[in-house]
Amino acid sequence: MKIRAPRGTNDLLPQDTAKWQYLEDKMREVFTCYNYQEIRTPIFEVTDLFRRGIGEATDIVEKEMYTFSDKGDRSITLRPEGTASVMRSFLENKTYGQAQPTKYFYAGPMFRYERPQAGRYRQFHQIGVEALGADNPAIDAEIIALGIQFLTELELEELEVHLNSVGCPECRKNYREKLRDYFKQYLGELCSDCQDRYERNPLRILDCKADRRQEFMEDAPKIYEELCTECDQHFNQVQQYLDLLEIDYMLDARLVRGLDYYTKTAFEVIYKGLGAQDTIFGGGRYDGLAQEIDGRDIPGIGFAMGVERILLTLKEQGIELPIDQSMDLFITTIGEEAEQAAFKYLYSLRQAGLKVEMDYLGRSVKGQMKCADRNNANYSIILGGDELNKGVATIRNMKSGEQVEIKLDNLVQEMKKRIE
RNA sequence: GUGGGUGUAGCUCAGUUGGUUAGAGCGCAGGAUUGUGGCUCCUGAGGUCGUGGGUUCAAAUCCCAUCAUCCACCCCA
Repeated sequence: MKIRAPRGTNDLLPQDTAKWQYLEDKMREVFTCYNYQEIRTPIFEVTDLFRRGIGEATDIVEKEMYTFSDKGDRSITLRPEGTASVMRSFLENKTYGQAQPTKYFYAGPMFRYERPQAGRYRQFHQIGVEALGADNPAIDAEIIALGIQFLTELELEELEVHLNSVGCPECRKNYREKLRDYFKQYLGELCSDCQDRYERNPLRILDCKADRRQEFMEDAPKIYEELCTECDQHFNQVQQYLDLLEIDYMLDARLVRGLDYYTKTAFEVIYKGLGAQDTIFGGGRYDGLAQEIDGRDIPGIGFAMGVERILLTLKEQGIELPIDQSMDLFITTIGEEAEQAAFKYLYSLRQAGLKVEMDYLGRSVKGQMKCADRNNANYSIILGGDELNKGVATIRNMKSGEQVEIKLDNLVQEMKKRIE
């Protein structure tokens, strides 16, 4: 087999898709309660959207985008995340003209050119929500609550909510200076990456894994202690709302979001058992994004959740999703005449809404019964010459082993009665 | 992009200091039971040993390259 799925991509086979469908059903159920509605945006966009929205200097834009020219010589990029597209759609469709806020959710594939690793793929899937047009801190808390409720309904445990505020461009500028002042004296002790970061983006020094253990990290100025009055107030109110909902969280001054558009609230929900990539969902407020795209001043907040990471966490915690893979009925036949008759009943039963299967490989009766068992059939029908002559079918309850004959004329009705 | 581990049957893995027809368990197919699944027993099918090159009388085994995969860094979902 020479042709394989491209690196970092995965086939989802039926045993997987059943789980994915369960997650998506649960997503719709929970998010709808919070009055979020589904939006579907294109999987590719004009490259400029991401350059401007996510930020020219970010890793995503610098080295992780799947970008190509289409036949019309337009630069196109497979979306590396969902927020920029949702904001683009919001602006393009002038949705701000409707009653606000606008609350959306979405689910779908994202693409980033990275080396695959546990919990990281080149095509991965996110479930995301975005609330646009409201800067009320209650929305920030609502978004976190929604994510936590979703994961809790999947029975996930030991989730940590990390909370920070990255302030507005004003407080960030001041803070950046404070950080530089602080790290100046330790510059020689920082790793080489961080020496670069010192100039380019000192905030990133805070979550460097190499330098994490250094003692002076403890005493580095915390951004949430350096916020301007407005940002500080917002941050406090988010916490109050979370307290009100009794959602546990920990302040984490090291939580720095990589994308340019983030302002104020930043959060991450992590599960420590996942390995290096332990964030299940992360997000925050992006009051500056709309301006980057369209010059309009529209606040927004959202998060993105990694579907593969949810699945990993479920596996790690030994949680089996309640998925029913059984089928109602398996038809076993003996002889060609019976096979033809069965094919017709198969159709009728399926039209009646039953999940029914028969053998197509000419297996022995024993083989067919085995097949019925493998398919988790609740009942099997045995249809042979004897039955056809008498105008009946033998119905076997696969759990109890009990068998009865019923008239073929009543087959569909009788089966429906049993299945209900 | 950088570093390390691993590639043998559909799956999980054995395979001695290089030595002749490459094994096991599970799964799959058939039979024991002339028309009845799960348990048991028997039988069978299935492998260019990731790929290419090299060393050697001889390579799954040693060397080189390459690809894939896993893990970690960077960064993020």
